[in-house]
Amino acid sequence: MAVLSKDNGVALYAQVRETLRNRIVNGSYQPGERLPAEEALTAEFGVSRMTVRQGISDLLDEGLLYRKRGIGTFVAQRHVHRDHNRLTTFFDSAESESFEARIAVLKQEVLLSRHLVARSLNILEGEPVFHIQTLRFADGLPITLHDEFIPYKLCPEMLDHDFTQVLSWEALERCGFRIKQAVQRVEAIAADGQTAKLLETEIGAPLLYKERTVVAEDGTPLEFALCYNRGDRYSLTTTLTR
Amino acid sequence: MAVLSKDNGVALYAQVRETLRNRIVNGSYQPGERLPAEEALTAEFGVSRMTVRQGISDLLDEGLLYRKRGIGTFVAQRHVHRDHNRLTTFFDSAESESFEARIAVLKQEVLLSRHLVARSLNILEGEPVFHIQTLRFADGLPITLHDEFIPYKLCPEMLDHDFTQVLSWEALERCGFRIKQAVQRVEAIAADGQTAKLLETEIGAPLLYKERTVVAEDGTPLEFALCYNRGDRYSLTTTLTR
DNA sequence: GAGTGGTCTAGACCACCCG
DNA sequence: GGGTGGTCTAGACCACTCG
Repeated sequence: MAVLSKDNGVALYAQVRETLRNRIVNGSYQPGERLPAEEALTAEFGVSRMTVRQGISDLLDEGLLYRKRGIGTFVAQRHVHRDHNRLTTFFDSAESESFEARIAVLKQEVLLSRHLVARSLNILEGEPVFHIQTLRFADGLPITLHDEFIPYKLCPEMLDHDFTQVLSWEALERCGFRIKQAVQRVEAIAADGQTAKLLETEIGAPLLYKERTVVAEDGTPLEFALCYNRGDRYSLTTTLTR
Repeated sequence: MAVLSKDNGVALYAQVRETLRNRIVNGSYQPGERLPAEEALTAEFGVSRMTVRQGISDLLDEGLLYRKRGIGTFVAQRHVHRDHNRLTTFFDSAESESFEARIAVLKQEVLLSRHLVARSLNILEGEPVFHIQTLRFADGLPITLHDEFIPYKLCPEMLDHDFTQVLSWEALERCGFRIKQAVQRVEAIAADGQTAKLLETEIGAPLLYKERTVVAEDGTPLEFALCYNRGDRYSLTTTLTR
């Protein structure tokens, strides 16, 4: 019998969700096993059925559970989920993948936007943008050359910002924007002379090239970035759903 | 005033969702505009609040709407973000991106699994697997060399299958598996001699290399694939969420 | 037929945000 | 203070799947 608290400020459905998650993680519910019916969980937790369903719904989204109509709710086999599609910073990645992160700022300037940059940021050609070019190192080795563009008007105070320690996202959030999602296009290209030199590799070496547009909650483009990643030191994982 | 039908077999919340979606797409609700409060929509549609919320919830997931606590529900700025994290077949892509798809089967055999393949499919080393090697053409040009591995035991009737016309997924679904999601790792590599020849490019040319594991609803690995994509003819788009 | 999840109702109280 | 979404209840009927 589970005990939920009504006074700790945590929503009941969240407590239901976490209780179920614990039972899955610690093996009380085995992979492939059917969960008790919603009716039973309702009785056990002493909450209404909608509340149980809301908790279960989160775990369905995560891929920890799945349902079959008319049969039941089951624990998924392996706990692969969509965490691969999370938007994280370079420092976040460093922490979760245990490498030492360092950022060198090569350029920090205000430019007039053109072509691809203006189009991607949904601003007029000629509108000023910050351009921050950085070289990123993992465990001391260069892995990414990063060209980042941010509309000047969104956050003028970004001028005095130390991009070796703090990412532009923090500045954007201080300016009141909540970063919501990014769309990125990835391809493989050959390194040109300049890029090869910076990344300490050879001309023609394969690079994972990424164009990324970061948007706010309301869909406003906040940042457009070009990333040149050393093919032999960088890979990217995503989850696709049918 | 919207009219919902109770007899057409479409759930009310789905009708609410589609009605709202239409209003967004056709501009009745402009980007940035606040939607009527849930209470108002409840009155307009003649359904309960939970039903309205369920419809809105789907549109939130799609990124077409966003909410601010205590303020309201708003239409997101641009609806370009679509869903880039959908699992689609080569033929699906051909249709949506308007190119002519052709598949040539290079190998179709049963092998004993080893190393990476066995581990990715979560089977024992030595268990038999189908190996299907195909070359994929877009508008007559080779773009992808595809090595696919499927546990033999899952679907023995896959032996007599014409992989030029029908993808292995259909065979898997005929064997009772519902494909749910895939996890793929992407990197940039240089083409080796054999691959370069098949893809009609040069040795050392940049390739977008993908390792993909496809899993069923319950998490069972169904397929493991290695994809060598020509860097100059293939790109991949994903959406990341904070 | 019995059990399951899918949908739906008509209320309610709350925390949050604004002017 | 008045409006918004966030949470929650205690019921209900349905479609689906199985034996």
